[in-house]
Amino acid sequence: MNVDHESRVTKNICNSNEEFELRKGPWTLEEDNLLIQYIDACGEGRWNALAKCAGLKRTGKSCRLRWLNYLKPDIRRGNLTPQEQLLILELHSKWGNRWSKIAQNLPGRTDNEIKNYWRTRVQKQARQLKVDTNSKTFLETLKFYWMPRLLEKVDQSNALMPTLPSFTAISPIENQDSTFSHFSKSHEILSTISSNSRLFQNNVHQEKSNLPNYSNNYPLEYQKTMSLPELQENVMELSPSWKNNNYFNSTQSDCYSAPNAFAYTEECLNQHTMTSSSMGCQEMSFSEYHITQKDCFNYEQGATFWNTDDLWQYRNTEEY
DNA sequence: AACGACGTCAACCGCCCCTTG
DNA sequence: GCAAGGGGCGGTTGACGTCGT
Repeated sequence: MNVDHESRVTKNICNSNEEFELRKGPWTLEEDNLLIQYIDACGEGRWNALAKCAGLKRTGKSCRLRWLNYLKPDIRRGNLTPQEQLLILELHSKWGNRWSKIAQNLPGRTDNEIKNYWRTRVQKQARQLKVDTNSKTFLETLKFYWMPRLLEKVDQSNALMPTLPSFTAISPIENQDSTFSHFSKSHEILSTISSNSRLFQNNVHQEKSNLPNYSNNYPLEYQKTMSLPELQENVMELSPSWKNNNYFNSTQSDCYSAPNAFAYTEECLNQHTMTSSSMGCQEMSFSEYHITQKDCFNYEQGATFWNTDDLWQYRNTEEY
């Protein structure tokens, strides 16, 4: 570390008895080791005292943050799985920016990580749509376009990787009133999602199916997804400004891709029809989609997000 | 190769709440 | 009841890596 950086990341503070340097900025390996060793020996908590006793020239807050967000052994690192992304969307719709509360339902994930995810990915999409993340338009987009597609990714990732970590360890979510009240059993839902590889069993077709009946576990809204034209039709009413933005314009006029849909079996595709109970949408089968290989979801390569390019690819390029 | 734009994420800041004396 | 300190939380910043030109 050069002198300039050293001076930038340190801060001289004085008290009645002594002067010492309070470090700021990135943690060094030595500091990490000191913190880990001290917590191993004495446990966490009382962070200000801990910082002093451990010989760290850091504030207690800084130590706490470093431990909770980075050093703690049960921290899970790496890309958020589709299941986790889905859960974040769902819980955020319930609780808003209660990051720590949301994080409590994603074992090994920190509030900071979830907050960063939301700001860097989800909010970015809202900005591109020129809508507020709290707007009804954006919620509708999440609910009827992205969440169903995330579920498809979950479904496919289970098909590709049956040993995906399951959510059975998720702590129960207390019952709460919510605009998304039908998601209240999210932990059960996601456990089911993780342990079964077929989603969107339409009640209408249930008796024809050899597959289990999940209707009690999957919220109604999850059993419904919308095509881009359907979504467009509905959100236009909510956000007239979209009319001029050509968000849903396809470069090929009647070509819509269903992300990952190619992974469905013929049987599943036959069952996989769109319902339209609350939105008054017309029923649409997957056969109406043009399925493209590029939409393949590859878990091994790191599914960092739902593939929102699925949506943005329809945008008129002249806007940029 | 160089440069700027953009994305990610660790870390800090400031506010608030809770506990303790 | 009140003040002080500790800790938790959401918002923000900035360093660094990556990508596109």
